[in-house]
Amino acid sequence: MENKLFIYNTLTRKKEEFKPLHAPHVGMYVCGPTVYGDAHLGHARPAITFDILFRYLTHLGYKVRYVRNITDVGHLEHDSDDGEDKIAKKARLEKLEPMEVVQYYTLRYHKAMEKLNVLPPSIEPHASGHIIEQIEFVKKILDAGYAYESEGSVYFDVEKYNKEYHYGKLSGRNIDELLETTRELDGQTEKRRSVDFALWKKAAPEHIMHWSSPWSEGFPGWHLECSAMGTKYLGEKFDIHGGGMDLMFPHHECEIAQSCAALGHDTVNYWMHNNMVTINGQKMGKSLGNFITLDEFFTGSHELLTQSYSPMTIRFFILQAHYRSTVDFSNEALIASEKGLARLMEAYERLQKIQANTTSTVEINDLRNKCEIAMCDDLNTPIVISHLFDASKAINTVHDGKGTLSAADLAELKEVFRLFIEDILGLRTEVESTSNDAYKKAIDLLLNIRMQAKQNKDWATSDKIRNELTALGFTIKDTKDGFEWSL
RNA sequence: GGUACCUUGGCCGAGUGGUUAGGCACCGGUCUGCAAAACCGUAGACAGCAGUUCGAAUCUGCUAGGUACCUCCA
Repeated sequence: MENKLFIYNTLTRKKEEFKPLHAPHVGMYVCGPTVYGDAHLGHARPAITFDILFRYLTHLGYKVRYVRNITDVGHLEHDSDDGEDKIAKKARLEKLEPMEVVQYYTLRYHKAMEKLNVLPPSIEPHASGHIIEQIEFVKKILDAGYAYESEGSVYFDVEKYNKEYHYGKLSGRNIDELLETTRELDGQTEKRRSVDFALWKKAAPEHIMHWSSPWSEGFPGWHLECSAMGTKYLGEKFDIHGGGMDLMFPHHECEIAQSCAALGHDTVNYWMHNNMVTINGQKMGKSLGNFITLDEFFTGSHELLTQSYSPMTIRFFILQAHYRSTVDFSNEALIASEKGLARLMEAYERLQKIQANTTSTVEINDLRNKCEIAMCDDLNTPIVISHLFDASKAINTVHDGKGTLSAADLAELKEVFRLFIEDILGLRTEVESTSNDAYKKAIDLLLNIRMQAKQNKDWATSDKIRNELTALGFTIKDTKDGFEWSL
């Protein structure tokens, strides 16, 4: 592995060579979902992006501890005054325990991720299971003097923090402007400044999720769980923190401030952010009501969808764009991805059947290196895919009998395809597991009868078999000495 | 209003100071009983204007359009 991995660091806005703090160990934290609703395409993006990073780092030989949290304490809805968070609200509306809501959507999230072939993280901590750690974290910040208590709640003192450190260094925000523009609006609330954010919030009477703390019966602030759990499992300094771009401010900015205030130093070396999924050029999001859940994609049950799309099509669609670009949803684009993926996977299948020759007429030597170079350039999966398509062309040429592959080249090609398609890109053939041998043999039998009919030039019979199978959803392809079929 | 970013051929989507990205669609051809698939080939692009340069889609400036964040959000 001579190629060095470069990743784009939001902190410096540059691609930087990745150097782990404690090689071969790598610590990586990614903001996970808030489990109060079904996962949509937007959730698939970071999950897949960082799944790729997780897989690639592992491939490079690192031992990765990947932490992705489940936010189950919820965040406040709109006004902080009503003291109700998303999960609590959902629970109240559905007359459930909050933890029933959490359990239900966590399981559904896991199922969706599994379908997308997203590997489970090494640790998946729940915010609700780390209340003690969060309280301890608040204490540290209070002890350091960067927070103040007010009517049972604890707030982070952004203005004071900014005198010692730099609040806004991740998002490029100017704290002075924030202070200027918000000063008048403030005054009557518990906070000294509107830019201050809650570390601990006293629960209003109707708030059904609350825990005891030295300050009040309440719940932890919105940004605290990641600071607390990240440092708990990855240490006071770790390598990578990822998440969606929309989390850059205020969430990640606040995380930096909290951790820095509590520990006196930065915790994260590389900040990585995936871009958004858009629909008609506009961000897809829960609050905008224009989102399509992953299950709706899988079943095609959404008015905007002209058909269903398999999990691998969704994965491939996302991987065909670089993670830092927006990716715009459309049926046309998804259908193109579906077809492209089928072509790639078909070439991969054909590769398994190719017989080695004494020499090669197609060039495949660079493939592995080209793919590695693309991955090392900030995980450029679209380029990796384009190289795989180039190689597919060569495979098809050989499959058509218009070229040959030597045993060594064939072995190398098989290995590189397996490595990149399966291990790194995480694509898998979507086999209907319902199929059994008897059924397969029945289809083969029908097609063998058709072969006989063809040899007898009985086109009526051969076409009837093909047409009726096609009508049932089968794809029949004639080859030189037989046939191929798929459902 | 502040901050950041984007604008590539019919669609999606890489890339970068000088050479074909790739996929889907289209067109022509090969193959086929026909088809499908596959292969070969053609065509088509860098929002606009000005500047830097031997040379810019790539750098700079301006203009137009768009998006995100500034409230929870992947």
